[in-house]
Amino acid sequence: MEAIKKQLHSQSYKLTPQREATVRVLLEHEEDHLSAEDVYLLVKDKAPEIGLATVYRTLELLSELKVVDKINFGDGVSRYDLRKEGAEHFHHHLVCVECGSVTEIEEDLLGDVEKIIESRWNFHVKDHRLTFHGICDKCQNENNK
Amino acid sequence: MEAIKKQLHSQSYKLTPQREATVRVLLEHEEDHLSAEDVYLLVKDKAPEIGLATVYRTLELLSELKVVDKINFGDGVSRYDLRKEGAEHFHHHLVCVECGSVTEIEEDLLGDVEKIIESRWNFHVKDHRLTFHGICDKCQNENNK
DNA sequence: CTAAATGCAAAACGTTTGCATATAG
DNA sequence: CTATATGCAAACGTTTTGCATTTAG
Repeated sequence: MEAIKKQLHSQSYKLTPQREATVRVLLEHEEDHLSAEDVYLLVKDKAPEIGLATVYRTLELLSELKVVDKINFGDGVSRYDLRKEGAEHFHHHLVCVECGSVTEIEEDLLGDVEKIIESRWNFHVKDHRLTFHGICDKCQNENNK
Repeated sequence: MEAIKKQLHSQSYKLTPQREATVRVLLEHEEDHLSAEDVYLLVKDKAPEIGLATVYRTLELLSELKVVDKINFGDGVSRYDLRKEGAEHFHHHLVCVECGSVTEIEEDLLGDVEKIIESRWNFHVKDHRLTFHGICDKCQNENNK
């Protein structure tokens, strides 16, 4: 939180109550993958006068600052995911095609793959997006009942 | 093309001129990552009376039949990518953050990673999406000029 | 005090849908 | 002949924008 405040100030962005409330909501829901609408509704509890447009603008700002990652699981909605402090790379996701649950994987499993990309394609990797679609542990068990 | 026709018939879908024209456009632009609008404009050259809605409906149908993959690079648009014949998995992409070029990687580099996912998370992988963001060969060279 | 940020409503955007008409099988 | 597919326009949900007003620094 403090780190984020400093980051805003250092680039001469203002720390408004709306922005603070939005960041707080994101921190309180680190595990989730909130849409802009979700964030809006949650922030409204803390700061009822906030407008949806401000939430969009704040989320875009945080996205530029690499505080959050904007992701898209293929339903028509963008979701926003807080980056773990100091995380070099975006984490991976497991999306269950049955129940829709999303599991996060913090570990970076792509080290070797990135080396191949760098050397064989001479592509300088800055970041990645990796999502697996399949059936989660829970749904596998339920199917076998 | 023939394979796709058979696949349509086998599930008692009709092979209309519009669908044929759409598939032809996709075949002619295998390398590209066309949006629905792109496809619409290209199909219109061949079959001017076609409607945008039909293109959407056809692309969705082809998506269900696993003839194309629907992808999203984070701009607000869905793109449609022809699956290579017999391809088990979706291919990977290298997106250049400077020039926007998209390179396809046919090889499946995720074999080992998927094994880890299956065993450690007990998640049964059906498909994956992997995109690297970075700087392509060409742009690296131009930056060093 | 002033540039930056906000709230609101309207507009824009990609996509989907209802319905009357046309057509592949 | 009939179920399926089409074209059109209207509807949809998400995101962006213009503008007058407020506010953090």
